[in-house]
Amino acid sequence: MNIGRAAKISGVSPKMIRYYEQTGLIPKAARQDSGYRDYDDADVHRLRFIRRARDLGFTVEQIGELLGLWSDRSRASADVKAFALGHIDRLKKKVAEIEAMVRTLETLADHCHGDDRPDCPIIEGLAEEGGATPHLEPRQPRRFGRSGGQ
Amino acid sequence: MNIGRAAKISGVSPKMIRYYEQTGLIPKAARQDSGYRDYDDADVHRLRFIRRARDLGFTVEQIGELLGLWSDRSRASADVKAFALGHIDRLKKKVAEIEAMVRTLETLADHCHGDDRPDCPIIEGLAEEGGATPHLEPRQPRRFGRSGGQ
DNA sequence: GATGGGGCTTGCCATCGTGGCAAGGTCAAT
DNA sequence: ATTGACCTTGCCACGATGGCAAGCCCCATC
Repeated sequence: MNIGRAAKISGVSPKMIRYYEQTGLIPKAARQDSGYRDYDDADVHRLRFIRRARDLGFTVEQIGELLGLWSDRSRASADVKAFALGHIDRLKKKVAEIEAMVRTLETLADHCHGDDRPDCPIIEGLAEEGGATPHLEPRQPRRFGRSGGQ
Repeated sequence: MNIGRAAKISGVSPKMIRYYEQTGLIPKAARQDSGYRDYDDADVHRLRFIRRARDLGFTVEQIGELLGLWSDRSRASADVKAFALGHIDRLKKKVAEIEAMVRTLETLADHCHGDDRPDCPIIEGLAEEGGATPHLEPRQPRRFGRSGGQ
C-alpha cells in the first residue's frame, strides 16, 4: 500500500511517516518496484500506535521507548506503568506552570477596570520595577507560590 | 552598559537580547566606541518587561503587541484587558488539552496492575484497533467533557 | 497510444525560542 | 605584555511539522 493510503488510515501524515523513518523511529519501509514506499497492516498498526502516543503528549523519543516496550514480550507491566506515571507527572507539572500564569494574568486583569482610560494594571504589572510580577492580591485571597521560572 | 550586565540585571540572556534585536522586537542597540552594544536603564526596563511577558507565556510576536500597548499612551485599558483575556483563554485551552491527556493516561494506568507480568492495558490502549484511545471507564465515574483533542 | 492529473520521490527551507561553538576583537588587571 | 573574561558575528542544532520544487510513476480517459 502507498504512503498516502497508509497515512489516511493511520492518521499520520505522509510527511511525518517519512520523518519517522528518517529519524529511525520506524524501520525503513519496503519499496515497490516503482520505488514507492510499501506498507502493510502491521506498519499501519505501528503508525496508529505512534499517532495515539503523540496525542497523549509523548515526544518522538519517548515513543521510541514505548515501541520498545510494546515489542518486548518479556518486560513487566510495571515498567510500562512507571513510564506512563512519569509522563503523567511531567504533564501535571506543565499544567501547574500554565495555571500559575493564568492566575497571575487573572489577578492582573481583575485589577484592570477595562474602560477607555489608558492606565492599566496589567501593563504596569509587566513594566514595574519590582520582582516577579504581581504584588496585587489574587481575586480570592488564595495564596500561590510563585517559586521560580527557570 | 555592556550586554552581559544588561542581561544579568534584566534576566534575559545576551543571546536572546541579540535575537530580539535581530527580529525587530527591540530597536537596534546603541554602540560603544568598541563596537559593543550599549544599554541604558530604559533598555533594561524594556528587557525586564519582555522577560516577564515571556514568563506569562506570551509569544515574542505577542510581546511586540504588548510593547506597542505599553508605549501607546492613548490606548484604552480595555484594549490591554482584551488582549490579556484572550491570552488567558488560550492558556486555559492548553491546560484543558493536557488535562485530557492526563485523564486518559490515568485511566489506562489505573487498569494496569503494574506487576512483573507482561500484559499491560496501557500498551494495549495505544496498540488497539479501536478509535481514539480508551474505552475503559475512568477511575471515578466522574464525567468529563472530552471536547476536542484532534 | 498519448495526455493529463494526482500521487510519489528526494531535497531544501521555515517555523519558534533557545543553546552552542568558533574565530576574532576589546578591555581590564596583573 | 600577557592573560582571561567579555564582546562581536555567523553558523548549526534541537523537535515536530508544514511547504515548495523538480522530476518520476500510475491510472484513466480520450
